[in-house]
Amino acid sequence: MDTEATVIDACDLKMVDPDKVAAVRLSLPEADDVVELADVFSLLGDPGRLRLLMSLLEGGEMCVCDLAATTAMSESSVSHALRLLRAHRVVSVSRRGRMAYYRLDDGHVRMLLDLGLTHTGHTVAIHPEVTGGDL
Amino acid sequence: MDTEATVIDACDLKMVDPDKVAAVRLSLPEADDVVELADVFSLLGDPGRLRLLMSLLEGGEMCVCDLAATTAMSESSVSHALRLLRAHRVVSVSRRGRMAYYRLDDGHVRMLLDLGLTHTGHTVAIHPEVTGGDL
DNA sequence: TCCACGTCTGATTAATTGTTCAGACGTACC
DNA sequence: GGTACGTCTGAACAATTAATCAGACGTGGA
Repeated sequence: MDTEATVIDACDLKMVDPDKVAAVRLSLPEADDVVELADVFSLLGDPGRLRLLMSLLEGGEMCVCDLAATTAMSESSVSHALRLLRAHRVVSVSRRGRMAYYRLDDGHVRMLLDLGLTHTGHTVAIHPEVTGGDL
Repeated sequence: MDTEATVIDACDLKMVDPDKVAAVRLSLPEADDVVELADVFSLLGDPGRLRLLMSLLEGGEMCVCDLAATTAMSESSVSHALRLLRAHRVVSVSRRGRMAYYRLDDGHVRMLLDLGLTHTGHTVAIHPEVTGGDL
């Protein structure tokens, strides 16, 4: 194997299989896209936010105080978490009076949650794929 | 160590819709399961690990140095990341000689990655379930 | 045997992150 | 108007975390 046939990047390290490295590297998404995707996963990587999102997945539309009661978090924490989620368009708000009602607003995240629940062996009941959420 | 069975809310906050709160709360997985799931998502929440896993998704089976070259990470970082992934059974190793070949070892994570890729708009090809990796 | 190589590891450092506290904002009701 | 309420916010703190460095380990070849 020629180890210096293709100089792809600034710092090319020693490789065992340069062809595969080149091929795989080309198949990877842009750096920005990877970071963005990691960001989404990271959003789901916190137990508090995960409980929040699963609550919304089940409850459909809930206000901050109910979310706090459901997830056993402080209302401040919930608000902070919700703001983050909102910034990433994962949830959306409808304000009525002084209440703020949140709901899941991302189909992909919904599927990610669903798949994740399956991963843990916790079989989720049925949940409408659309933005229903009546219970 | 907590012996609470029914009295979950030590501090029951104000709620708007106690019925829904109770119902949704009952539908949530156990705390441990949520943490475990968040752990998995968290694993995918780092750009470096994500590149690593996407490389394995595409490349099938790769050694540490090729992984480092592909993801533009230091071999030490790769090794650290791989150890974490290994500890969570996300990847597995086969050692041949002084080389260590890693591969994806979790179907759910594979689906999560696939779904995530779709989320970013980057459509992946098909992924070989086992030992494939040539493209 | 010795040396080169690929990989792994522990410790340190730096950065990021979640939580809490205290208070601000806007709305509803008196 | 004033007050109570639900929500939001910024700052400070604590905890977690990833990157780096230096070196160890085991393997293979001379």
